[in-house]
Amino acid sequence: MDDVKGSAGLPATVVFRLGTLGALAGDRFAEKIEVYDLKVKHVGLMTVLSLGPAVSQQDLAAKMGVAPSLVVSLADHLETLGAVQRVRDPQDRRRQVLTLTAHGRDLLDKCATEARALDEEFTAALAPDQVAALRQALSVLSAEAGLP
Amino acid sequence: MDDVKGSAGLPATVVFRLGTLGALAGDRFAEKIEVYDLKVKHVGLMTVLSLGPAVSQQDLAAKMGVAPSLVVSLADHLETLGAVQRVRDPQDRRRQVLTLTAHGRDLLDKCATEARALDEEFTAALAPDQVAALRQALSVLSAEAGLP
DNA sequence: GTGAATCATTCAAACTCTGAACGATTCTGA
DNA sequence: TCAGAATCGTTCAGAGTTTGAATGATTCAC
Repeated sequence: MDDVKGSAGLPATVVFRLGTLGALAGDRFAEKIEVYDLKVKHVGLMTVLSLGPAVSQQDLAAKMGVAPSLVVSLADHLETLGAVQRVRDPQDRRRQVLTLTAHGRDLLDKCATEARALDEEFTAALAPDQVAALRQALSVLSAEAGLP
Repeated sequence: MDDVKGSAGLPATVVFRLGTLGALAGDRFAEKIEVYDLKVKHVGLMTVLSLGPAVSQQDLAAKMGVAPSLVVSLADHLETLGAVQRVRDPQDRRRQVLTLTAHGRDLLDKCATEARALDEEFTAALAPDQVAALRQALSVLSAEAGLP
């Protein structure tokens, strides 16, 4: 005779769990990449770049769901790290075309390695088939939401 | 002959997916509860309160993983909304004991309803057994992390 | 060619959150 | 009993992040 009002409580919802676990995962990942002088959004930018060329910084901002002015400062920092290269588009000289450098790809690889290590810790309490099911479900949700 | 470097890329990790989907879920939920003049953290505080009495605001802060000074302002706002009641603990008059009012419980219920509606949208692309598997996996992860 | 539109950039400002005060209260041990 | 240490809530200044409105440069449309 529990949950008198409609069904289960807030903590049982997927949305709540994604929010809280996502925040936790983000914080932990942030700690890991601190060594490389990177924040989560820097990795986000590099990830988008690694998935395909961005026409412009505005394009990048749209793909990241963030203001163009933020892309500027993120790219500034990545450029000083040598992870990214800014090249004026000869076809349209208003545009700055960002490309990952070899060092940028290397950095991104290191981040991916950190993430996989975190995955191990995070999913340690799950059975292998549970992990597979989780990956599959998250993959579908990401695709559905237009996320990388 | 893909992924030359170690295994899959960053976007395929559980940590990355939890981070991005969690941010998206949080944003969408924030929009939904804007009507009630609530932010995500307000709901977080009320959720913790609904799960069991908090000895003090510091206890609450610890459970939320947040600075005690933030609990003050969150509680201030919830108090003006009439969602929460501050009562000095007679046993230890330094402590403010926060309790959910009837209106607070009602508000929390409304938030849960919004979350369940979002769940529907979010998981619409998943088969029923996939949703069940996702819920189960997230539930284990939350428990493991000591989250509500 | 001229005006409108688009791009990157800068900058001030909004927002969230923290950490260091501070006063009030309780605890500790001599 | 009582003085000093510890704990609680609160305030406040400030750090960190992100946005939106300028601005200047370039391109587009007609």
